[in-house]
Amino acid sequence: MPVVDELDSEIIRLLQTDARQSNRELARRLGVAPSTCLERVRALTRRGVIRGYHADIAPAALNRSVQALVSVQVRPLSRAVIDTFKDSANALPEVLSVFVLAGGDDFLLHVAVQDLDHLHAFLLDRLSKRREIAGFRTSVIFQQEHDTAPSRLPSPTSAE
Amino acid sequence: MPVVDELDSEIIRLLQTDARQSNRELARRLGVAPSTCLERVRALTRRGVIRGYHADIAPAALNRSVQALVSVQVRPLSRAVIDTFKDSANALPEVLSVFVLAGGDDFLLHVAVQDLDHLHAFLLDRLSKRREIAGFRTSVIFQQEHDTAPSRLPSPTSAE
DNA sequence: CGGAATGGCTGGCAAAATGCCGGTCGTGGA
DNA sequence: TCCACGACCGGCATTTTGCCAGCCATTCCG
Repeated sequence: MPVVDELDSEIIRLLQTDARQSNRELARRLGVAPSTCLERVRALTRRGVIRGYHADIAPAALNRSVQALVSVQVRPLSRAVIDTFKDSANALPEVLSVFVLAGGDDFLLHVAVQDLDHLHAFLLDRLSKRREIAGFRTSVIFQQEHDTAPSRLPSPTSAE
Repeated sequence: MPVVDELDSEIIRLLQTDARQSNRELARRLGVAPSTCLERVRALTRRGVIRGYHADIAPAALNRSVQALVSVQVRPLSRAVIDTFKDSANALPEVLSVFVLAGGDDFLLHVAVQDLDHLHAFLLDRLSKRREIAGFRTSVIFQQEHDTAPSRLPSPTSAE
């Protein structure tokens, strides 16, 4: 399953950078025929290496300018409690992602909301009311940087 | 810039779910003409709402089966130290993303490595050697779930 | 050692999608 | 009322996709 050769790695790298480039462009950059490239991509998808393609959206445009990380401790530490909390947290619209952790905290929630008032409301209305939560700690995010850098922006007059 | 109407929101939602679907498919689901949909997507890109498209890759296929969150405290808390650490952390291949935080911790690093030995090596070789680091705490990630479906946050500009 | 089977790559072709352009409709202002 | 303006639509040339048969290197096996 995790058999990924050099060509596969290059395909993955290019698709991580820009998932919307055409198969022809992909093949051109890799120096292989488009049909070869297409079959490689399909094989990677079939094997579960490529799990999907997602657009990267500016949070501000969606009224989610304030982001925070919330460390959560739950009790008791049973599978039922953990699974239930994980699913319900994931279902909240403010929650971008849920981490289940080993160590001092049991969960880390990455949340995005409109402003600080909404963050406060989220903590009080969504978290404090849950009985299984033994405690939580919130850190507002000043900046966030991904290593998968924003790709080339498709420009209508782009020359190459 | 954050002028996003109902149609734009639907486009964003669909592209977050699957960024590789064709413009025709997108238009069909929205009930508009393909040319209309294409112009909308380009306008969203031009305005910076859509920042890019990225493939979602299974970490196991890239020898990144072990992921962890590392809380870091640096001293002194100056802009120079923070910016330097942020940039250098982001340049490390093991680091997926860097959060600059308000609160008890100054940074949170999301790292992905091959196994626990490599995690240990990362902590010792990359972090412990840095003088500005006052302390750090590592939490191994058992599970992570992303939110790729949601997005109707209660917002004052959403007219419905 | 030789022959055949296997897997991957290539090029080309029909079908589909993209990108562009002019036309149409509905709205708001003078 | 009339006009300007923006958004949407439909169609057409060009590009891209998806598929297929053939080629070549490697490997397996007699």
